Amino acid sequence: MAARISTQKKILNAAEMLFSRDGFEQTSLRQITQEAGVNLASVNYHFGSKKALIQAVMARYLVIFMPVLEEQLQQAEQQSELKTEELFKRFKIPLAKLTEVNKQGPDIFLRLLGFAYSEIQGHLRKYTQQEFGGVLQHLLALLKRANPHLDEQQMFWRLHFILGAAVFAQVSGQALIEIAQSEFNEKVEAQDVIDQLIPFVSGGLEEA
Amino acid sequence: MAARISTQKKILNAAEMLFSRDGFEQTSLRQITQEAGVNLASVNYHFGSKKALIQAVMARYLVIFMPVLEEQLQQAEQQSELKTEELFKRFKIPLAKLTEVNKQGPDIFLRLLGFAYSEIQGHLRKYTQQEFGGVLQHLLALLKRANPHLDEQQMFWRLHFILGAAVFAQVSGQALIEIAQSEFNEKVEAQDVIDQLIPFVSGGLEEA
DNA sequence: AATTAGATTAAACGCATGTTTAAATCATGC
DNA sequence: GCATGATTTAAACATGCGTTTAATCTAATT
Repeated sequence: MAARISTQKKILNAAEMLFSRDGFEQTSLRQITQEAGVNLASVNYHFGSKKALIQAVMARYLVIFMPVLEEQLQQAEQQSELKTEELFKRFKIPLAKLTEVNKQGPDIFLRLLGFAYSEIQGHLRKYTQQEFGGVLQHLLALLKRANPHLDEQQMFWRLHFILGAAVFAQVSGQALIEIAQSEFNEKVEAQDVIDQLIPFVSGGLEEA
Repeated sequence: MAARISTQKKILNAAEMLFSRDGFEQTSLRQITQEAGVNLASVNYHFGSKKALIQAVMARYLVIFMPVLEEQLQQAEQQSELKTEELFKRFKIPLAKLTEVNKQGPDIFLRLLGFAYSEIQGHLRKYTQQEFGGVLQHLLALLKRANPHLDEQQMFWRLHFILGAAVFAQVSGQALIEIAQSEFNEKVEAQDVIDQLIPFVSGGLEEA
């Protein structure tokens, strides 16, 4: 009755909690295995290396998130008029789906994504590009259609600014939420941050 | 004739180059002292610790940047109409002043700033807040005046999104510039990135 | 020229990391 | 119920880090 969850799952659960709280580099395998209640060596036994573990943690979310996002993009594509803000709003559906993995899945995934890009995780970028590059290119094509007034260079940079704003909001997220809470005396949820983010990035992208 | 530059300056120069390229945590004192051509122990002799060295590297730029920014804000304040984009454009003057420290000063400073926020450099945030908090509060007040349609919460989040976009653009800067170059077949300077950034953040901030 | 305070040096310290080893334990199929 | 392969375990390994030590060198002062 002690161990109903496999060692792999125990490691993944502990790792995603710590990774999303402190970042990949800041989290040691000793922390993870202690939190998971398993032996230190079992990470390398089951996953091969820390890098592979990081990838496995991300994959658990990406394989759910990406197909649902692609589905949303295809729906959007069939509409006559393509509005920027509506495109971004469609991210909320694949995000919500992540509760299947974990009740806090959406928050965790966004923070992991943030760390993946703010720390230099070359192997993660490569992995994402290889596995889900098509979805991201699809998104880019639709954003171009919604903003025909922007040239290639403007679009390129603004997309990266958007990524930066989103990533930063998540990585600094918990600290910021706490500041916001003490400043405004009301409860702030991670969901609220996205609702704040969407009009900002839409406005920034559309700007002439 | 061998050593015309003091050991301190040699360390600062090597450190800022490596810090701005790879980040604070990713750069070891052994790398820095080797690059500077000085002994490993001299960092701790002259600066006391790695943390203090990081602070010294930042300070060299901040003591120039911040007063000139404050000067610009005061000029802006005297104008009848306060436009968001014009406020952000005024950042270009204090930035340009940083060529006094180093020909590449503006680029280096922005990248350092990016790492300072994306890595968890609590002591740096505290230092900046203590030494230059007044200037930043001044900026906030002017942005509020230029955007009276935004409430406190919107302003709070959008400022952090802006910070994220700026920081991310700098930290991922070199990699992004290289991608942009290969994609558009034209030379991209760090200055161009700022010119791209200003309309984006202005549009995002002003959005209803 | 001797003294002395400051600067530089090579070496070691203590600690934390990811990884590997080899033995012990467990579980499963015959 | 035993043999076998998969898993778990404690311990050690190799490496890199920031920091400290104590000896040596340098240069200015008396």
